[in-house]
Amino acid sequence: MVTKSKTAERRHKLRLQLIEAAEAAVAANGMKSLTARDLAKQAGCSVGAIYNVFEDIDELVIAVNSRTLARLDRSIAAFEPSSGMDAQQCLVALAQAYCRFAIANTNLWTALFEHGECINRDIPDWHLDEHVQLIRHIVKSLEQLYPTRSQDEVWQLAGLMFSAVHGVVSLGLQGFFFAVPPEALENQVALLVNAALEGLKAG
Amino acid sequence: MVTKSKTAERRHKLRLQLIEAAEAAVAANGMKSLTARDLAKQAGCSVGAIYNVFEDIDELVIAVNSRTLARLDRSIAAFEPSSGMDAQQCLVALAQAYCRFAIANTNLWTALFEHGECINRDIPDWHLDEHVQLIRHIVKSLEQLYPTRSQDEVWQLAGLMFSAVHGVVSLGLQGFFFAVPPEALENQVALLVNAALEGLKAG
DNA sequence: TGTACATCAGTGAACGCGCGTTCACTGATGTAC
DNA sequence: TGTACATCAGTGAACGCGCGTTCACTGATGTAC
Repeated sequence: MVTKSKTAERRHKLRLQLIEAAEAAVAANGMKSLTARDLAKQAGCSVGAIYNVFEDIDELVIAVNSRTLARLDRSIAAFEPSSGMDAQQCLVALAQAYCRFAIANTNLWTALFEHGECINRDIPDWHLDEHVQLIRHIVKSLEQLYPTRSQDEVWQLAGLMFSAVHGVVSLGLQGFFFAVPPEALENQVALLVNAALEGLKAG
Repeated sequence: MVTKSKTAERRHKLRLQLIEAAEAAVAANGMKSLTARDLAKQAGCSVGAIYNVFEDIDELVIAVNSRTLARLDRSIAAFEPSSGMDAQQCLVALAQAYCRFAIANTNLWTALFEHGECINRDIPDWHLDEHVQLIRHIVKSLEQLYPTRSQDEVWQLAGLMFSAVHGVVSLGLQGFFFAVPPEALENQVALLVNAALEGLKAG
């Protein structure tokens, strides 16, 4: 085991280099610009070497998305009721943090939702679960807000709020109806989340 | 002019056949399945003929999207304040109609928002405008609801609501967090729209 | 109306490109004695 | 420890495929006289 370390170490290092090269490429030009040849050049290995370390290019893409999700999760994790904010403030802060992340990492963030178009293999369950786990932060605040609702209801509501905010950020960044300046986007999602929560209180 | 009719007529007919073939292909298997060769086969012409009648495959795709937008617009147009419903009911009905359209035309509807990934040429302004026009139905109801707000504010709010609903439908149909049965989706968007409007009233 | 010519719709094989992946080969690393 | 062998990481040219688009050619349609 220790004796195997020299090659195993190299394998591991190459994996990392490839993931980082892929991440940089996606960040710079989006998923469509990711090619095996460019990747090899950037990572300083041959095309063939990629397939020693990854099954597929798809597997590599999933690795990149997994990393992005982890970063996104980290940049969102702080906003929970225990931090002194009330639950509604937390939910607004979560939406705004999501917004900021999307703005600062547009291409990587976009890639997270291009499964259908860019990946041929089935997405492994562990990675799908990473997506689902994103909304557990929303769930935490919603549980505070609605202590009597069932787990199911709360998670469903969390999915609804995430999706709504995601839609605003997504179409906003694509400039669909009119070019929205970044900070305006933060205000928009705050408006949306506040309104929805007030409305749910009333209803 | 009348003398040219024989060829002009044929050109026009071929255009239509190609658009219809393309529409059918996208509806069946999504944008990625659209190829010049298949198209020619389905429309009963040769590959080269396509380029007599369209500049590009991209131009054809835009023609298909334009058609879809027109259909979507029609299936939404009925829900306006003049129809006897109050403004809030209209907005809920609009969201639900949008939802139903997306469910019934998933692939064509998805194609509407894949500009960035699937089309290389610049989208012509007239087509971008067709997208923007979609939300004028929302604007009509919002104007009723907030007669004192400026045009700008109302259109911005309409964009916000459209985007939020779109997000819910989009991630819902992709089954991102959990598979949502179609009618549940309608309930979700209704819940969202109602809550947001109540919240805006209160705020 | 009839004829000779020009135009242009229509053809489909071929071009050119980009891409993921493979494979015969090499050389470094690890193993067995 | 030293040597002979086996393993497997690493190489990059080549394969195979799919695609949008072109182009030399043909034949039908429209025009001019």
